[in-house]
Amino acid sequence: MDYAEYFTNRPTDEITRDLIGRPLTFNNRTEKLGGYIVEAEAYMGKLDRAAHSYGGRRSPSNEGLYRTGGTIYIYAQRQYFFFDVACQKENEPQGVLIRAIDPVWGIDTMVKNRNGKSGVLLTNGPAKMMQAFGIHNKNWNLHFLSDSPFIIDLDNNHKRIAQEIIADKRVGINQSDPVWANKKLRFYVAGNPYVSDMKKRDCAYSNGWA
DNA sequence: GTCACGATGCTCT
DNA sequence: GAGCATCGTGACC
Repeated sequence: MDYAEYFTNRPTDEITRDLIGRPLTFNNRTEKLGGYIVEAEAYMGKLDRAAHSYGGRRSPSNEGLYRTGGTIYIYAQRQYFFFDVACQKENEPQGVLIRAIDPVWGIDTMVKNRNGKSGVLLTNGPAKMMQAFGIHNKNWNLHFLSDSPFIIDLDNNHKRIAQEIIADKRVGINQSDPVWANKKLRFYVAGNPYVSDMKKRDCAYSNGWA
């Protein structure tokens, strides 16, 4: 299956859930960095109060959401960057925010990129993950996944299976519209320590993998 | 280990 | 000029 097909043929929340456990890597020209996706959020487009494309809002900065499924949408907020992938067909501005990975490849380099922070602090949040990859700009915004150094491995044989995937409300959403703010559009591996805000006491021995 | 708060810059009004 | 799809630090368990 190619990216265009994977990111268009189902509802965005279903795609988001399916991404949990798949490898996400970034090739920095020297080596491969990355790990297994453990947390992601769905943004459901024009109707979603929390989405950047709510009400059809469109500008150069959120253009990526309007592109065809599989296009990278990198968003800057404060000094931090977020990695999203557009979902659905062109002009249907939905997307997935990758929030956290369980690091596997190039850990030493990622620790350096994070100024020596290691352990769960390495990648337990969307901006931390981008720092770990060494990304400090929007260079890859609007590129299609297959024309970028990012790889989301869609081979089912490479997907790690979570014991349990939790659906919960999204993080940091404005509560002015409680209906959308409380929709369960964030998916994560139960008990995995790299999930943002995961409490130590809630971590499972196996990190939540089957 | 958990909580609260202030830093900080890009985007749109 | 306000508002954020956040993070790190420092105070107290």
